[in-house]
Amino acid sequence: MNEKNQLARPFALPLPTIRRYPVYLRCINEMIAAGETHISSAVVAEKLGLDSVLARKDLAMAGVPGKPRRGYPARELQAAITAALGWDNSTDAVLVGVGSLGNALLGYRGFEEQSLSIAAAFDASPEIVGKTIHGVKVRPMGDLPRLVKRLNIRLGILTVPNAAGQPCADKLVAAGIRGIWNFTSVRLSVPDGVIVQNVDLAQSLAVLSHAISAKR
Amino acid sequence: MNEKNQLARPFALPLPTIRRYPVYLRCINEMIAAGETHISSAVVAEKLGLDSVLARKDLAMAGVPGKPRRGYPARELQAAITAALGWDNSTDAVLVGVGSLGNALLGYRGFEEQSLSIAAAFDASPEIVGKTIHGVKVRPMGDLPRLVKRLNIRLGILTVPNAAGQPCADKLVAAGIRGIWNFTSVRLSVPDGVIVQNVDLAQSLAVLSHAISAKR
DNA sequence: TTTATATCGGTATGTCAATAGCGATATTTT
DNA sequence: AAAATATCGCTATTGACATACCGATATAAA
Repeated sequence: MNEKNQLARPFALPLPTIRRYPVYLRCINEMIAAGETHISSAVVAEKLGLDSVLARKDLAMAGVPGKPRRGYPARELQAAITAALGWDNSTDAVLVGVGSLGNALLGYRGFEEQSLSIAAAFDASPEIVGKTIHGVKVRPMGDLPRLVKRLNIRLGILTVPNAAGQPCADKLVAAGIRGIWNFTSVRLSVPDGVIVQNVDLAQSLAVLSHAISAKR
Repeated sequence: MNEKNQLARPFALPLPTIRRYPVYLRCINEMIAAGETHISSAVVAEKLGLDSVLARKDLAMAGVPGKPRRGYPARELQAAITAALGWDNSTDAVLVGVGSLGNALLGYRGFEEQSLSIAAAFDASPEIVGKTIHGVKVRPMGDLPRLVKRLNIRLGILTVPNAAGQPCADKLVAAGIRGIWNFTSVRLSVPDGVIVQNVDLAQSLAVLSHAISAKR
């Protein structure tokens, strides 16, 4: 049931490492902007408040050889991590469900950093279809299969109400989507080969509210 | 560096279990609504697509004794998990940063399920202060300390731009907040006893885009 | 030129959670 | 009343990741 690397890849990166890469990347970008030519794992760990050994191992997994007493070559490390994340090439995505959350994501500027651009948005409600939100025109659900195929889009962002979660996921899969960024609370069932990444706010909140309430 | 249970509690629940509890809870609620009086771990596992042993262990940790061949008493199990999550009592929170994301969270209905209500919202921009969004009036940052103390609020939701992340977190901590739900990309540094839960979209997206791009 | 030191790179250990296996027990069926 | 069965609850085993340790090496200082 867990997310596994479906294919055994030559250099399988640990999942936690991948999750930390965006954090490192921001730090590295800042250091490059500050004029650094070499990145020391110790400095990165210090800046990010991480264990120094952990940072060293993570950076080492990028595959760029570092030099003792200097660190890793900044540009090469930056490029390697960016490539590992698949952020070196622009990725197009479609967004399904233009409610308040979908609206917010359409307006979110930060995705440029990750080379993600939302190419199209879809909604079932006739009241919303046809409107242009943050520069993206909202289309009817019926247009989804054709458009996904024509633009060869591999990533779907799912921001529909829970009840519509699974049906919409099925439509995305049928259209040829390879990965779903799932903002609903539903555990999606998808065929092998399609990757689902859940962003369940309730799960995140659970940890907080448990800890706070348990405190006394 | 990892989130540890600060105090050794009598029954320390594993963090992954806590994260799964909201998922179980929704499932249990549905089954109760469907008229079930007993909850079998096998059925829950089947419905959620989880391993049956995992579900059994998670449900067992709630502390409610189950009966062979029947399962766990539905109502009691529901109550126990709700209590473990701290969702049995209403929790008030303040939201800092009414941008597009803050806006979306203010309008999100799902929080009622988790007994979370956003009691107040704050923003630094004079253009937004004074407006009422989704029924919540936006106040100036200066009002934060007084209001948090007066309402005895323990949870803060941080939806400001990255640059303002740490300063605003400091203000929340100074006002007496116990937990921060952090939607910025900044690793917050907070004193011991304050819990931070990060919701970094970039980290979540990293797993997806890595997997998709690695596929070929 | 020699010595000191910071940093990398690999190996070993520990910890936590997921999985597997097995016995105990209440309900149902015969 | 006896047998069959589903489910709980406990105890290993496994595996993945974080942590700790130690040697190698290039730079800097003496």
